Amino acid sequence: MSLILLSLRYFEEVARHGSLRKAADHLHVAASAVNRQILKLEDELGVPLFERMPRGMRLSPAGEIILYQVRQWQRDERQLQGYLGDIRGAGSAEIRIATIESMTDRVLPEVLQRFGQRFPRVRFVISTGVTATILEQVITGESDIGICMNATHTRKVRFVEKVNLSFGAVVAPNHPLAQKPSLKLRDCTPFPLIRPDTEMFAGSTLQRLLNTTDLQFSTLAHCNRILSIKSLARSGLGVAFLTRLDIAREIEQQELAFNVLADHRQVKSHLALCVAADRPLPMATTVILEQIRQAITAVEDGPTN
Amino acid sequence: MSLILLSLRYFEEVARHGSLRKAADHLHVAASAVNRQILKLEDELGVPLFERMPRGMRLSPAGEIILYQVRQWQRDERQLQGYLGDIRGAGSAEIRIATIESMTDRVLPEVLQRFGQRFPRVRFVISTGVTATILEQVITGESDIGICMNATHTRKVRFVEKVNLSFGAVVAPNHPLAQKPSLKLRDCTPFPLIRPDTEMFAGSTLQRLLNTTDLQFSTLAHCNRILSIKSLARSGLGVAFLTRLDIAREIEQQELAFNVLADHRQVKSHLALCVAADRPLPMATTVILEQIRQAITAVEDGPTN
DNA sequence: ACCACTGTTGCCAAAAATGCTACAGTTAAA
DNA sequence: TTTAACTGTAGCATTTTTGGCAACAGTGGT
Repeated sequence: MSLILLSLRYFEEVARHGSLRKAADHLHVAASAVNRQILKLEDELGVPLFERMPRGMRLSPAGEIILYQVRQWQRDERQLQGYLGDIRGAGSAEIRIATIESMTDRVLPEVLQRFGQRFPRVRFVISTGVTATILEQVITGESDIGICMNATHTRKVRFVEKVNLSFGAVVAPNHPLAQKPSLKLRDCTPFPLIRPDTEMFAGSTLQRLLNTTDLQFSTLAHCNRILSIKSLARSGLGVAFLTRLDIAREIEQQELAFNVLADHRQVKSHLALCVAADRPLPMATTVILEQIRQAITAVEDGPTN
Repeated sequence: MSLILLSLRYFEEVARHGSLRKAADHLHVAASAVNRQILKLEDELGVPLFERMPRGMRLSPAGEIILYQVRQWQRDERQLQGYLGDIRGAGSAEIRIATIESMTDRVLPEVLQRFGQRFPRVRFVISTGVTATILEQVITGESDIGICMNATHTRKVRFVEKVNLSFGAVVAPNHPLAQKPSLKLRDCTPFPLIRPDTEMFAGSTLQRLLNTTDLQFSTLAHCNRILSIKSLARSGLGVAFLTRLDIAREIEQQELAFNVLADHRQVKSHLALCVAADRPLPMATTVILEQIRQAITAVEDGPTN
């Protein structure tokens, strides 16, 4: 059931895949059917929507404009379905969460599982990305809830909660740094660093600190995935600086040790939970939002044990 | 040709008229066809859209939400068609102008006629109202261009031009006040006043002045239509205070005399030409916008003769 | 030359929308 | 109360639209 014209749905899918046949596969219809809808659309609008390349279809200028509008309409419809879910009391909804990768490892699954038991008719769509894309998705309505690091304030986004996450040294459990009380940054200089990509930690105080400190570190590796960082740390080859959020699961299973940096300059990153500023929220979204809020405020206190 | 689902168009029309048959008449289809689309829509959405009254159909809560969205989609589509008109170079477009009544008498018809000769494929839809509704229509996209009096600044609206219009005494051509040089407000006290409704001149300096002045005026009549004011003034029964815009045609045909108030306190009203702040404008809209801008800046200089 | 890939078109069946007609119910005037 | 004018709804035949299949024409790479 869709409130959007069939030909526009087809059009969106073709634009997405750049190919009639691929679009047809995803739509579970024949390629000729898709083709005819596109041709009819172009005929009725009086404007070519695609340029036919030997390798497929590329959007024309007019196509780009229309695609933008169609995607907006699709988001509108999703939002509308959320309200209707409230009205018919079915408790059914689809909630889209755009989040940083770390949340999907431990915290988010826990929350969603608990929620799913109470409200089984709510579906979730999780997409991961970096802060910039997460905020963009929240603004456009492509996602209902955003969870990101070090977000700069924007008027179009309402920040439900912000929690400061302390950085700590992440090492193998048997590493010399694991048990050291009151660990400071300078204590880590003997060990090679496992550094994240600049994009991942953009805006964090840790990044600024490492860039301005006089301390001399040797670097073992640069990684663009937290998974890689954790693997290297687990091997005992070096020390990484992460937050409790990144390695919640590993702490619990004692695969990795986390030792907060106790430097007088606060070495922190802030995690933000946000939604679109203007739009009112469907009921299911407000509920899950509160659950996530509680979960992320509890992260810094460590696992309950 | 429409980019919006048939059933939604039907739904909008039924909601507008509160009756299946009336909607069907306007849509030029059978009532049963409309009915079935509505029933199917309700079935697929799982929510009743109307309450069936013996006199017709009234919107349900869910229906109101959907109607709001559908109307927004219709506005989106209109805007889209404007862009497409640019792209296909056909010079075809539909431009909606929300304006105060006075503009429709002389100034706007002149501009539109001249424009229509050069670009015959552009259609216009003119709607008149008071400032509040005009601004609302511009914001929602229901109208492309707004022309209103004494608008308060809003972020959602971009004001292309603001011109100050001096108030003057409007009387019959043979009236004693007609030829008096350097007319002041106190000179008018001997004659009964023809006053506009408060709503029409809300925010103007004239309204404030009349409310705070010490001068004693007798009132002949309150009118909610400028047409009535002009008729009374033409009869020579009293004096009205209007701007050149309101009686441009009557001045030219010498049916009424206009004598600017020369009080040291500026007795003025400001006319504003505005468009939605965020949306980019189709080509035809920007062109006609400039034409209107020139026309309204020329109003205060009087007719060209 | 061949293969894999593209978009497009004709033919025919399946599905959807429509017009007409009739029916059941309420309202308002005669 | 009867009558007339409304209202929304359901059945049936017809028209219109859409879909699936297979074939065709064109391009790019091997």
